[in-house]
Amino acid sequence: MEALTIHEAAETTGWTPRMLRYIERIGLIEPARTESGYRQYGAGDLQRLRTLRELLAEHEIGLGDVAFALRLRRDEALEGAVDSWLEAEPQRPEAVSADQWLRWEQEKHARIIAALTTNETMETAA
Amino acid sequence: MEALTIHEAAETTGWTPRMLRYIERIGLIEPARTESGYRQYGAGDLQRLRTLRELLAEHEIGLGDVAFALRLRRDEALEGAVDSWLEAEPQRPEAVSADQWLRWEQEKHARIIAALTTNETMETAA
DNA sequence: CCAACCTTGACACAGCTTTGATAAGGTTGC
DNA sequence: GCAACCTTATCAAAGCTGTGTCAAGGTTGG
Repeated sequence: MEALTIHEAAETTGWTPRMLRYIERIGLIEPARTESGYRQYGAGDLQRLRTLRELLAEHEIGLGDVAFALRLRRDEALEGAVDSWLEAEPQRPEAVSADQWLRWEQEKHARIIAALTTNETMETAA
Repeated sequence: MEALTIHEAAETTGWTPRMLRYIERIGLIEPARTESGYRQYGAGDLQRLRTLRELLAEHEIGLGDVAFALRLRRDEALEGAVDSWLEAEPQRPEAVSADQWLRWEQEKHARIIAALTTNETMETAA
């Protein structure tokens, strides 16, 4: 049905075909394939490609950064290790209790949910 | 009292003085300074420098990656934006409800707490 | 059956990151 | 007061990232 080829997807998202392959190689967007191996970009892929562009532009980050965030999310051991290293920051004088920290994290969730719903609104509008 | 100069800190942590300045510039470890501007590495700094080495070695990541994780933690708008982009992954067919997602995140916390306490044990032992 | 797509792989180049070396000058302890 | 540190700044080289282009070959639709 409505799945675009790599050139068509490039056209409508503002990336080049070359970059779509690169974005796939670093694991950010992996489109479906036809029997013979052609990439097929669905509506969701296209939307994510567009918001990816915005994400990079608005926050001055690179594809590698997003790829690392993805890796953090997929490799729990890594995420735990990085988080606990960062957690031991000097600003908080004595080590936080797990309790305190959980509360802090939950507040963070509220903030992210806010961002999430804002984003959903944007996407519905787009 | 017991605060090391940059060369001493380099000796005991395995970094070079050059790298300690670099690590400082990217915001990972910012030692105190004397009146005249000399860096003073305290026990906590040294411990963090050592665990930073392990973190990089064990997970095949770079200083830039840790710096990005720190940036994520400090810039909530960025964290929310990246998280919500990643959240919209194709594996979960329909968009998750905020509810579902919160539960998932809380499970993740349990995992991180586990990692944290493991780490604390290590540090106490060391 | 052929034009116009698609695939992977390779070479290439600009720019950024990581790291070292070196210079010019301030601080400190004996 | 001088040797041995420290500071910042700069030049430099090696390596990685992001991106283009091209080649050799498979797929597809009229």
